[in-house]
Amino acid sequence: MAEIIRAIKGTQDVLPQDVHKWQFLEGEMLKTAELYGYKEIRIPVFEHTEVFSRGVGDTTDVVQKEMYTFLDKGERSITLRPEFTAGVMRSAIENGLVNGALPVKVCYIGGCYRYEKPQAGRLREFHQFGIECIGASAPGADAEAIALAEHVLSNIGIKNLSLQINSIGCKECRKKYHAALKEYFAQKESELCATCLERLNKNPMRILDCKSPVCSKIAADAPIMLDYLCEDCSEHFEQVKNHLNAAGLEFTVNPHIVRGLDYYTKTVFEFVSSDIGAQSTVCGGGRYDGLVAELGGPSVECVGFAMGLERLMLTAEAQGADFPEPKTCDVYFASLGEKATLMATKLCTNLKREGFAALSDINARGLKPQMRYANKIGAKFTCVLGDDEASSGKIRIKNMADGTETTVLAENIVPEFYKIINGYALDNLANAVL
RNA sequence: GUGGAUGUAGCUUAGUUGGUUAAAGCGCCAGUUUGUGGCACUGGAGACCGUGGGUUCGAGUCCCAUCUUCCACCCCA
Repeated sequence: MAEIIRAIKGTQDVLPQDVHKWQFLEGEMLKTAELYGYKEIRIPVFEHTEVFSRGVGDTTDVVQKEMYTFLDKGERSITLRPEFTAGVMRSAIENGLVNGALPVKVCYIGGCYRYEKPQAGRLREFHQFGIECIGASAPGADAEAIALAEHVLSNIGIKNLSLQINSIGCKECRKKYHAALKEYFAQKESELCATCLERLNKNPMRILDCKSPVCSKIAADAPIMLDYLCEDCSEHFEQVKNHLNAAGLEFTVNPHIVRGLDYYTKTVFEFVSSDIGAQSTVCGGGRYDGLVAELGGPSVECVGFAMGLERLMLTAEAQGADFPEPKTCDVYFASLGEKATLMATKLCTNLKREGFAALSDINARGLKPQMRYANKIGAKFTCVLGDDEASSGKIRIKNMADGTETTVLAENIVPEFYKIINGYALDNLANAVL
C-alpha cells in the first residue's frame, strides 16, 4: 500500500458503517451531562506550549516526552492538546467564566494528541469526553462528578467496571507524605528497579504504581497517603465517601491510584474495565484545586474527569453491546428514462423537504442494479418509475420487507408517504413487542 | 523509548524442500429474467505478495534493513 494512502501511525478512521456508534456515545454523553447542568465548551486543538507545561506539570511523562510541540511561522511554541483540562481552564480564565456565578459547569468532546507507542486502547490521536466543574470546593462536588461519570457509563451500556478512589491530599500533606515515602524506599534502594530509582527523587509516589513484581511488593508495605492527610483533606475524603454511599455508588479505596498529571489534589478516581487488555482505565479524574491559580487565574477549586472514547468503544464491543440501528433510506426511487428520472428527482425533493430520507438513481443504471442497490442500502420502500408512471401519475410504492405494494397518486406523495411510513413504524413496533 | 509478534486482491485467508500466468471464500460489477431486491447458478474486474536492498539461472517463499499493524513494559483516556 502506497505510503500516501496510509493513515499516520497511531491514528484511526471512523468509517461510515461505524459512525452511528460514535454518534450514539457522544449523544448520550452530552445529554447526560446536561442533566447535571453541564454545557459544552469548544476550545482550540492547540495552545501555547506553556498552558500544558505549567498546567499538566513539566515533571509528567505527558509533558516531558509525549507532546506534539512545534514552532509556528511566528516562532511561537505551540502544542497539540494532550488533554483538555488545561486548555479549558485557560479559556475559563481568559473569558472571565471564573469571575461569574460559580460553579461553572462545562463539558467537551474532541481529539487529543500524544506521541506514544500505539497498542490496544492507546493511540496517538484519541478522543475524550470530559467535564469540568469550576468553582466547587465541597465534597459533594467530587461525588457528583463521579456520579455523572457512572451515569454516562451506564447509559452507554458499559458493564463490569470497577470504581476506584483515593485521596492524594493537598500540597501540604503531600510534602509530608513524600518525605515519609522517600525514607521508606531509601531503605530498600538496592532492590528497586532502575526507573523507580529515578522516581525516588523526582516523584516517589509513582513507585506505588510500578508493575514490576519486586517494586510492587515493596510498595505494598509502603506508608499510604491516607495516613498523612491533613485534617481538612481527611475530612473531605470521608465526606466524599459518604456522598458516594448516599448516591448508591459502589467503590473501592485504592491507595495506589496515583494520577500522572500534576494538577490533581485530594480526590482522584478511575473507572477500570476488565475487558480490554492492559490499557484498562476507561475514565479518570479528580479534584484540581490549584490549577486555575497556577495558570494565572483566581484561586478557584475544581473537579473533573475525562473518558477515552476509543477505550469505551473497545469495551462496548468486547461486551457485545447493542447500539441503536443507524438510520437508513426511507424510500428509493428507481427510474428508467429521462421523464421518469425527472419525476424521481421531483418526488425525492418533496419528500426530503418533509424530512424523509428519499434517494433516487444517480448512475443511470438499469432497473435491476438499482433494485439491488436499494436492497443493499436497506431502503424501507422502493418505487419504480418509468414511462407509464410518468404519464399516468400513478405510482406503486413497494414495502421491501414483505413485497406488498401501495398505489398512490404522485401528486399526493407527501401525505401518502406519511401514511405509509407510519404504518410501517406501527408494524415494526408490533414486531418489537412480540 | 524497550521487548515480542506480524504484513499476500476492499475483507478473511491458502500458497509444498525457492521453479512457468500467485489461489479461494466473502464483498464489488454484470448476466441467467428486455419493468423489480434478497436465494441460486454463470461470468468479470480487482494483488508492483508492506517498502528498499541482497543471495540465486530463478524469490510471495531465503538473508539484511526499514516501515506498518498488533501485544506487553512505561504512562495515560
